[in-house]
Amino acid sequence: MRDHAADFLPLTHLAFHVLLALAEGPAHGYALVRDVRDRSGGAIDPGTGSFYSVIRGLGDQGLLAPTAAPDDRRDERRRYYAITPLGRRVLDAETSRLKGLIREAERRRARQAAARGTR
Amino acid sequence: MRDHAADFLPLTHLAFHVLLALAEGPAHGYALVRDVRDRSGGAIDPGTGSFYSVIRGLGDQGLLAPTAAPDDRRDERRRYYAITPLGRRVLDAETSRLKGLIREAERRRARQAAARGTR
DNA sequence: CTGGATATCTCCATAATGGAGTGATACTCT
DNA sequence: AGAGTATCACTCCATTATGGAGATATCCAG
Repeated sequence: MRDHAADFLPLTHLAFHVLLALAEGPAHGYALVRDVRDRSGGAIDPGTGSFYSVIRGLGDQGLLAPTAAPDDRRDERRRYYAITPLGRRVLDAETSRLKGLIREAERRRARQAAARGTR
Repeated sequence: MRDHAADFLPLTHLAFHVLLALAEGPAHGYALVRDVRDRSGGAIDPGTGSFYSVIRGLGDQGLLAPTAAPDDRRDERRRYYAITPLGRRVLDAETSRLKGLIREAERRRARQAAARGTR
């Protein structure tokens, strides 16, 4: 069985945002949706359909797992999720993939600016 | 008609890679596929189906446009594409969105490390 | 001139996304 | 207590994105 982080890449936008939200600590579904929407400035605004499908997928892959409610406020409706160690490794791997992408984008941008200068 | 770069975000992985490849200069389809595959280290390996669908979409949105072959090697099969000024703005916008995402990911990672330290 | 690499493109199956809709529990106000 | 609103989870379905198998056609090396 493979569990190298690279095998899970690239994450979809939504999967990345969900893992990123869970990196702060366990949360329940509704809170995750809000976190993703708010912190992305609205760029990612998951429909419930995509959201629960992603939750199921990440759970099946072992990147997140159900967990007990962390606080004393009991609310029977809520289902809490936590990121797993594997999930953390995958999140890190995706982050560094994106970093490489940005380096490349800025390199090409700089080259473009230089070309304009010598024209 | 809206042409604010933010309206096009987030780009799909493939659309981002295609625009990034075109930021270097005009290229034809097959070369773009190779560029995307090679520079992503194989993480993005577009099937021809998705690729041409993305090319059509980006063209319809005015982010890229057909252009003449830039070199003297004539090859009737090739269709060249160039990124448009709007395409460049969208690419820049997506790049800075990703930068914000990375900042956030590293912030959360640092916080996690700090929490481990005080435990 | 023949075979293999290059090149574009369509078609279809699968995966990801968005949004409407269902139903249920918790909270707030009177 | 009761009514109304917000919170919460989840399913179903339509749309979009992706992957991959062909179908052609041109270029190039031997």
